[in-house]
Amino acid sequence: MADDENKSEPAPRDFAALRALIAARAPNLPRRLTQVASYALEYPDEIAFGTAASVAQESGVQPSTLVRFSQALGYEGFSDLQDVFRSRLRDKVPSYEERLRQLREHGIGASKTGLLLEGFAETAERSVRDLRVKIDHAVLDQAVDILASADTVYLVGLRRSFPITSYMAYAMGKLGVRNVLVDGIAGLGAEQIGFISPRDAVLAISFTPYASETVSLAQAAKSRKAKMVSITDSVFSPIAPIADAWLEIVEADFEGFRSMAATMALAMTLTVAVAERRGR
Amino acid sequence: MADDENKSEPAPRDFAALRALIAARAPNLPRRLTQVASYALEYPDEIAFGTAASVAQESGVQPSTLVRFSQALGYEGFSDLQDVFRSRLRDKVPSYEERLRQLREHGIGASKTGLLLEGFAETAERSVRDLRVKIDHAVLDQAVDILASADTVYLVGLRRSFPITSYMAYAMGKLGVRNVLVDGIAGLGAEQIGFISPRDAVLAISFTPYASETVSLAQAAKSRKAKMVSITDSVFSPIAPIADAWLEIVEADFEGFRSMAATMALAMTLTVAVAERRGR
DNA sequence: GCGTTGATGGAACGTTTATTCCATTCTACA
DNA sequence: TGTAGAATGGAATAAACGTTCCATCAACGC
Repeated sequence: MADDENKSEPAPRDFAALRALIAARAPNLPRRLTQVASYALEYPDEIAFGTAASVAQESGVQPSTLVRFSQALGYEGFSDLQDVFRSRLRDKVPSYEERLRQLREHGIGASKTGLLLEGFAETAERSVRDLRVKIDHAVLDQAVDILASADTVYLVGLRRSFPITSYMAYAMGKLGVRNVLVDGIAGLGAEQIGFISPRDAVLAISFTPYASETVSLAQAAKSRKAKMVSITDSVFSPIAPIADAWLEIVEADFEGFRSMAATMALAMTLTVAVAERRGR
Repeated sequence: MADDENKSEPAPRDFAALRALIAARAPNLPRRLTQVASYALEYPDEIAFGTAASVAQESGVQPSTLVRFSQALGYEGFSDLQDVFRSRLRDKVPSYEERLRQLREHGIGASKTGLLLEGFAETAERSVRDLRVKIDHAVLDQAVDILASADTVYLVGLRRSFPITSYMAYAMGKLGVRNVLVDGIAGLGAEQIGFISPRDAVLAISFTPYASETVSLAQAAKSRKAKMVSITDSVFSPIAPIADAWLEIVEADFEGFRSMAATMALAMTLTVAVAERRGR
């Protein structure tokens, strides 16, 4: 029985499944295709970055063989297969539309809300994974130093960052770390931070588009010579250059909504680390 | 003096240096080139994998501008610049083994904070993974129904749950879903919810130990015959039996601190799903 | 207000790309 | 050993790509 792409299920769109498929099909594939299969498993990066010509040469086959290999697996062509190899290295989470389309092709239906949940879950996982890889441990330690030696920690972060600062205020309160949550209620942000002294420290959190209140509050604190730690998402951030230590967080996004998982994990880390260092 | 590519040092071949260069040069670059610069820093993956045409469209410039940008930085053209963006992804080995090795090399005692971060990151990942598996899709859909057909959504969740409700208030505000964040400021929680009607709905979020204010606010809303959705962590939760739909979330914990990643992902899902359903 | 310089958009160009097609070579079985 | 069918190599092709060029536009100094 021919196991061709018309009858069998459609080709996998995520790398893990494709890997499994290649491993399973390899033994009963023609000689050259087996050759490609083992090359693909050994050097996935080459497939992701290379061109059909370069991969063909490296793996010792003709470009046309690559196309045949891809089609044998159920893809349209080499480019189609390559997309899957690229998705592994890419931060981008497949969009809602892509998920919907895939779902329709696979026939079986989950609810739309379920798809959204999958998307947000994957986005969170990716963000956290990136955080682990990209965090600068030296700066992290430095940030803890600054906050731990402060008299009072001022937490500045509004709008999208407010969930983070409000969590930290809650957790620090429980752990006995003196803190002020600058929430800007009743427009009193400036007054809340007005008495900050050089012995205090600010933790400023802001992401694109940088809320102007957060920025001006951070600047006000800086001008009163308080120490400052920033958590932000780019070197361009107005709160990066004025900080004594700044940590970069790049959250993945899904449908335009950025995850908060990485920032939250970092916030918990800072909170507990500061509390622990103070405890001694 | 012209700072062109003939005189100045050659363009960087590693991503970190390129990043710094872009950040440094961006402010005094022409308008469109600045636009490309910020796009490049925000979506490096797109540059790595995209084509000149796709990057141009995404960043809102012409393909030729990309070439100009690359040349302004000292590269031969867009392809040359792209190589550097790709090298970053090649080097990045996010494998589990690699991380363990790094951790071991730096030694157990090297960075206590690093260990904390690993702990919280892993906890977040575990929580999210559990959520994907354990969520009851039928109830999830039901919850979206209830919230989507409400006149106004009242968000009730204090203390540890407050970051979640405050995020939802922010996001719903942006998406045009009418909502009231019951924050209990000035002890006015009861007053905030006092005018709730049967055409409204409450989203109550509470975890052990169930904050008494959250519970009594939820009960007050229920007695006024509002619809109710609960997010909580056990069948024994006081806000589970009185809800029209209740979702169970069990967050993993590390050193006694529970993750918020799963609840956050669920919150985002509900928010977007409700906004979408209302949109039609 | 005019002229110059640099920035920008967009079409045209030549190159490279993935893919297709066909002739040739293997392989399996009679 | 001869033959049918699959597998393969390699040239041909058409699409897509990055790049270049030029006309137009905006900014700035005289």
